[in-house]
Amino acid sequence: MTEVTPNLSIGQVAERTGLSVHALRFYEREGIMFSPVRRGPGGRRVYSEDDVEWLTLCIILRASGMPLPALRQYTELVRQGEGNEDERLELLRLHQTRVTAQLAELGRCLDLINFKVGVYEDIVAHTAADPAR
Amino acid sequence: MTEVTPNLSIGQVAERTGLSVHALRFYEREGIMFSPVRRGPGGRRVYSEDDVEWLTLCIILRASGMPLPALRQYTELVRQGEGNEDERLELLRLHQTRVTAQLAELGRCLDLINFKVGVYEDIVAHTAADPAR
DNA sequence: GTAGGATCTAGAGTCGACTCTAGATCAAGT
DNA sequence: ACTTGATCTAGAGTCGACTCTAGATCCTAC
Repeated sequence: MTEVTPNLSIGQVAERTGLSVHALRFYEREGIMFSPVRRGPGGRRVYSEDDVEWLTLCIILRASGMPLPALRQYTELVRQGEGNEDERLELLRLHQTRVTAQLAELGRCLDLINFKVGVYEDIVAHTAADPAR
Repeated sequence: MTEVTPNLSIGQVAERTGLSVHALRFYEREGIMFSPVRRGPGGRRVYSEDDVEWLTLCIILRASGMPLPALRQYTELVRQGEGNEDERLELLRLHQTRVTAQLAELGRCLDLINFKVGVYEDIVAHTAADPAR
């Protein structure tokens, strides 16, 4: 019943998040953990489920192209606690417009790619049906 | 009336495509021009409108994340001329599925970002309407 | 003929985000 | 006691795609 957060090793977190242990240490150095990672006996990192949750958010922000400096800024704001929600919002909105634009551009690219694939499908279907060529 | 393709300098092509002159030379070295760029007097590059068209296709493929080696392969196939349309198709299809997947993932990321923006909008609206806090 | 600007080549440098290495320490199993 | 495997730190290396530099050459306009 007193099941608090179960304390994970860096290896377990790596497995759960898909990040490498190298990347986890790297993120910590870069100031991407919203609370400093606790250390167990022997100086080993001890992660909580909250850390894992935070990391999955980071992974999504990174996957959508947020650069590390921006992610660090956001982390810093969260670390400072309540009161700077407007700044966090601003940061997120900036990223939001970037992602939206990127999505639109990718869509346009895909349109062209789809078109080209169609063209080549026609050509290939034709030459396959016409062995004389 | 005998207006063939108007022969562009590297600077003009840079301006038209948005690529830098450095990038244009780099692409050429990398084998990304489907025909070797012609040279005018003094060894200067002379581009045709066809080259510009080819480059705009390359730009779109690059913008959608096709790596240079793949682009070089595709270039090579086009350079070889007719008869390898099935290989070109295969290459394009591979890229197509990658872009489609990337588009889907970006969409999922954006969903989360939109959600978070919404959450912070609520918070900010609340604290703004409640100066006691 | 000379100053300015565009172009040439070869090759070095940059940037972001990791990834890997070396050498030490530690925990668990036999 | 000993081996194995995970972890630690500091710092070097990698990768992709350019970008920039240096020094030479070449047109154009004055």
